[in-house]
Amino acid sequence: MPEVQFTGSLSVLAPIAVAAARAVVSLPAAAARENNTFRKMTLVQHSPLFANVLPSEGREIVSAARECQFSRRDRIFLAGDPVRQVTLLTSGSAKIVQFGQSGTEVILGLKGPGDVVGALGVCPQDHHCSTAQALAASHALIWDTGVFETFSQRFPQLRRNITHILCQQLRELEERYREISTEKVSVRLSHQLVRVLNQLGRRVNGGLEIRLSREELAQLTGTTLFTVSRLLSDWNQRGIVSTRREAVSVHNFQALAELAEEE
Amino acid sequence: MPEVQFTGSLSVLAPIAVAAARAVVSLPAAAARENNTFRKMTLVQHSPLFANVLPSEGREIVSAARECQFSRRDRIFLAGDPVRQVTLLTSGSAKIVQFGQSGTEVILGLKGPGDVVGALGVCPQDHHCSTAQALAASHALIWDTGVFETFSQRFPQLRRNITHILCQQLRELEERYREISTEKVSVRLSHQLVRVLNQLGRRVNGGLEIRLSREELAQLTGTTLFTVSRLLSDWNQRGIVSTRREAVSVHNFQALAELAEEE
DNA sequence: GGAACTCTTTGCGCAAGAACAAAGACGTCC
DNA sequence: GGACGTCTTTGTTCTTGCGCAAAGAGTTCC
Repeated sequence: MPEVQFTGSLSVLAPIAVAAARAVVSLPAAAARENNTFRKMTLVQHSPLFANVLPSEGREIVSAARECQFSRRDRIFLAGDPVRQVTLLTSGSAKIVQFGQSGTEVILGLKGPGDVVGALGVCPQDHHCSTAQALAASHALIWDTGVFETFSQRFPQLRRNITHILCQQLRELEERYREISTEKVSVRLSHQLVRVLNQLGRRVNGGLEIRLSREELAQLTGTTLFTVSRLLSDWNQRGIVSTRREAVSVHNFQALAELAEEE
Repeated sequence: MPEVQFTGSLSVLAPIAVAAARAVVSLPAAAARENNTFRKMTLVQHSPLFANVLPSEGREIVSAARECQFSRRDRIFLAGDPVRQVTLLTSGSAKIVQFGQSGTEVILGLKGPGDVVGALGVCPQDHHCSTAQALAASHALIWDTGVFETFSQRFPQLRRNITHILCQQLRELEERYREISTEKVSVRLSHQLVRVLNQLGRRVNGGLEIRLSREELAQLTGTTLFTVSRLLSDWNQRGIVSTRREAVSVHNFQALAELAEEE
């Protein structure tokens, strides 16, 4: 397997436009580096962004990226910033939010490893209309939009993948939009939990767990943290979910899904 | 200008998968046909789908389409149908809807001349998850997905445009999602009116008019027709809009936009 | 022209859930 | 280990806007 060219040094040269992003400049031992490379490549190969892209091409594209890491709550980009980069999460997770007047916050989507964070398909001269914030310590590969655009031209499959990703996002948001305008809160919350658990849930002794606060669940569902808290407390007592501080886990996935039907 | 090859005959041969679509088989006089061609080409050239596509290429792509027309309320495709076609509206308008349980209907978006109706960027083996219905008598150009895919491969700009269109749609829905989860009905309705008027409003003696029923406005805004009716009656009395059966027109556009701020 | 249909208006009662408040649990940082 | 900060629970009150009903206005079709 050809050595992937590292860009740790490059990231020192290139201006880091991402707010709060710290370049990975710690120089690990060669073994750790090999290991990191391997992890990165396998992840990338499973990302929807690189679906049906040849491994050799994938490696070339990845080698042109620089690596960044984010701490929990770091902003990856801010609404209003010009779109300069394409960011592929390799670990951790992030939320895409918008703010209403009076500071109310809405979560438009969550991103996990293998997901592209940010405005795919936007004209480079456009501006972000959402803010992305890390939910946990995360790593990412970052390309400048110009560089990525060049790759898109050379590898048409890349652009096809982007189209597909956008389409997926649109469909999910359409589903959420339909729910928020027709279903009541309990149904929306249970559906949203199912979606989020499928996307980002982690296996924790026999159940799936998602690390989101009541408030974040409310912002995902279009309600208040109070209502979320009441519903979760209820479901907790009925044995459908188990609630923790800033986390919910589900053992009885079936019951959660059925919850939506009955109510 | 090279003659555009007509496909009126072709549409007789090709199986028409679109429900309720009637192929244009009336054979107009050559002059009318010329005129129609011209109208079609100028419209197409202004469609976001053909932005920055060479006129010659545009003509080739258009000549491979067949033409259909739809009457008001005709279904263009149904949720659950396999995605077989790409449909470009050349006149009229359509709504994209989804149904909740108990028959409640949500309008996810409206399409006008130059807009692509349907699932762009979906895998051909996928199925529609929305229904498209003509709001008025409409004409459209239709390509089979396979044919259109071939063009996308030959003309990369086409795929870039699709990406861009999807991105636009995503942004609009994100905006609507933010509004529906944070703003109250009056604000949402006034914003929605502004958006819809900009997209599909027709100049009617000094004002912009949109032909949507109270119920359709409610389905766009995520509320009931009663609430919409009350708000519009109020705004009508205050001289901000003028209401008609199945239509709203706005003379004081500014006031409508400001309405959103104050409340 | 008028019957039938659809769309719209308006009134009234009510419930879902938002807003607010206050206390309790959990985690963390000295 | 204890003080502080954040997150969560739970109670109470209150408002928005939904549900339903019934009358009114505008089309369409004989």
